[in-house]
Formats: sequence, C-alpha cells, structure tokens
Amino acid sequence: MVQRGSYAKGIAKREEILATALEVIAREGYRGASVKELSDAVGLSPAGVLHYFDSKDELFTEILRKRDDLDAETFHAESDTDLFQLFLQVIRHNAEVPGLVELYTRLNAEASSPGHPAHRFFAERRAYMHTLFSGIFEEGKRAGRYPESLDSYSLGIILTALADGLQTLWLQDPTIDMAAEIERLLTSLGIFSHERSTSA
Amino acid sequence: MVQRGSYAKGIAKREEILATALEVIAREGYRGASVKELSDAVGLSPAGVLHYFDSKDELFTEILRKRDDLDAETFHAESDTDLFQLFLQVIRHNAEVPGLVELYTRLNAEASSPGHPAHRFFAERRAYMHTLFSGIFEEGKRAGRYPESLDSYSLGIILTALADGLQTLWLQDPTIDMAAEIERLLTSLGIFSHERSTSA
DNA sequence: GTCTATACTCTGATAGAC
DNA sequence: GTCTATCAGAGTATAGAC
Repeated sequence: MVQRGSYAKGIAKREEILATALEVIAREGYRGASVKELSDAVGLSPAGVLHYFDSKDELFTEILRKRDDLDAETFHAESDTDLFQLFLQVIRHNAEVPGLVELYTRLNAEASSPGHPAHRFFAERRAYMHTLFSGIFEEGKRAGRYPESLDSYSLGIILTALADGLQTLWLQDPTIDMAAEIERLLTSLGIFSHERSTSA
Repeated sequence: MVQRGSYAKGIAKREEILATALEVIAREGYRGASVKELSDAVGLSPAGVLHYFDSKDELFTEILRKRDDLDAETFHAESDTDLFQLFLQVIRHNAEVPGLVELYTRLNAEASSPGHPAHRFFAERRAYMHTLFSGIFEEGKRAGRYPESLDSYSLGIILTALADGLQTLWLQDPTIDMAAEIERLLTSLGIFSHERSTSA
C-alpha cells in the first residue's frame, strides 16, 4: 500500500468503502463482521479493501471515525443549544444502531495497547469529551447554575466512563434506557433541573 | 466432551486448568491469550484442555467466575463492614491485575448475544451487583443516612456501568484512579461523607 | 495506482487413535 | 483422559495483471 489515497479515484473509493461498511454494520448489526463480508458488500476482494487500509482494525477504526463525523453533522450545536441535551440526543440515537454500538464497544475493549490502531482514536475521543464536559461544567459553575460539589475533571471522566459502560450493559440488556440513566444522574447532581430535562 | 468433571480426577484437573490459566493471565497480562498458550502452561495440548470446556469462550468465562469466587473470599463482609468500602477495595485490587481486567472487559464487550457462553455470567453478575447496591442504598435511605435524590434502581445500573466503563478507560490510560473517581461521585451524591471515605 | 489471485500462518475446533 | 491429525476460517503478505 503505497501512496494511499493520493489520487482522486482512490480517495473516492476509500470513502465509498467506509460509507458502505458503516451502512452494512448499522443495518445488519455487527455479527462478527469480517473483512470478507465488508469487501463483498463493496464488490472488492479482501485484499482490494486492504489496499486502502493497513489492517482490519484500522478499517474498523476509520468506520468509527466516520460515524463520529456524521453524528457531528447531524447533531450540531446551535447558539442556544444545551450541550448536555445534545450529548443525550447522540446517546438516544445510539439505541437505533446496535451494530455500531457493538463495534465501538468491542474496539474500545481491544485498544488498550498503545500499538493498537484504535488506541489513538480513543485517546483523542477521550480528550475531546473531557474538554467538552469540563467546559460546560466550568461555565455553568461560574454562572451559578451548577453546584460546586464535583470538580470538572472528575465529571468528565465519570460521564465518559458511564457512557461507555452503559453501552456495554445495554448491548446485553436492551431494556436499559441509556439516556434516561444519564439524565437521572445529572439531575441528582443538580446539573439538570426538572424543567430543563426532557425525557425521550 | 462427555461426562465432564464426573470423576474426581477430572474435577481436580479442571480446577487445575482454571487456577493455572487465572494465574498466568494475572501475572503475564492478557496479550491475546490463546488456548495454546494456556494449555502449554498446564502441560496439555489444546485439545486436552478443550476436553474440559466446550470452547475457548467458555474457558475464559469460567476463569472470570473463579476470579469472582476468589475475590469474594478475600474481600468478605464482616458484620460492621461498609459494603461500598468493600466494593472500592475490589476496584483498587483490580488495578493490580490488568490482565484480568482486560479479560473481563473484552468478554463483556463480546457477550451481548444471548448465545454467547459468557452471556449468562454477565447477566447474573449484573443482577447480583444490582441487588447489592439497591439493598445498601435502600437501607441507608431508611436509616436517614442517604439522600432521597436518586432511586435505588438507577443507582445500581449507574454504579455497575461506571465500574465497567472505568475499567475500559483505565486500560487505555492507567493514570486514571478508578476507585477515587467512584468515591468522588458517591461523595457528590451525598452517599459518602468526608469522614467515612478513606482515600487509597 | 488499483486490484485479483494465491498462498501462508494462526486460530479454535473436531474425529478418532491410544 | 489425552493425544495426534486434520479441518475450516480468519487476517494478511506477496506477485503480478491491468
């Protein structure tokens, strides 16, 4: 794989592979998705697909990256958007695409080694979520809307961990309402008032 | 695999396999542990080991079950033990055995299908944790020690999900202090007072 | 550069000999 | 109860066609 994606056609093909793979997993579920299955869906041989990606794990990582990009377009912040509500919207949307949730959860569990293709992705995602939550929380504290009981750093870690853990639980027991649980915790912490919170 | 474990020797051998496998993963880490590697450690062929277990996933599930049994022996409740503190002790102990944490986290992510050998294990574990937390919390509420702000059902789900999610995060970033984060949340919720909480 | 065909390696798993 | 032999399937590396 030399000069991957240097040509217009190559770039387009790479995007097409990602879009197709994302769509297949979102529609059909994860079910041990293999390179073979995904390459069939695009009309290429497995090696043909791996011409654009270093490995299966890198392909899967890029699928998740694309998912995040699409979500960011769909759920973008307006000037008056409550960012916690936006976060809850994404969580609610997740319940519609169990295949992607499983892909995310599995890769998350496998990416602990720094050498894993998804390690950087999850590190960046963690940093982003952390900055986001800390920012919202610090601002709310300054405005006197949020309580001083919890520091922003911990809140960032806790919400990130909770979101990940709820997805693992929900995959095993879909009766769990991920967004509602997060909402209840935020309410208990005094971050949501009952008026501002809207149930799904 | 007929009549697995019906004979005394068979039962002993099965236990020996589990004990050795547990010890190897605890000491060496997970590193993509294979049946081959574990069977070598016991001095058997892969097929020899799979005589005692239906599959690799069943073997791994039983390793986790044995881990829980050993933990229950080590961290057992005395009459005056704070069960939340006991929970935190187990979490702190987890940080000493990353290999087992990774085995747990990976299997947890793979066990979503009801047909998976670990599905029942995690369902039972979830139910146990849930009953435990709800019980502690209800009791504390009745005694007036805990606030009414959060219902027991949600607290059970949230703490279980948080524990799982923190392990995933910690595997990727070991600077995270899992027990301390849970402690901070419990403190913010008014469940821990500062006097009763003891930092690790 | 793009892609197929082929082959290699490693896995977990199974059948049957001992 | 445990082995050897074997299998099916995975991911991946290479050679070379176009």
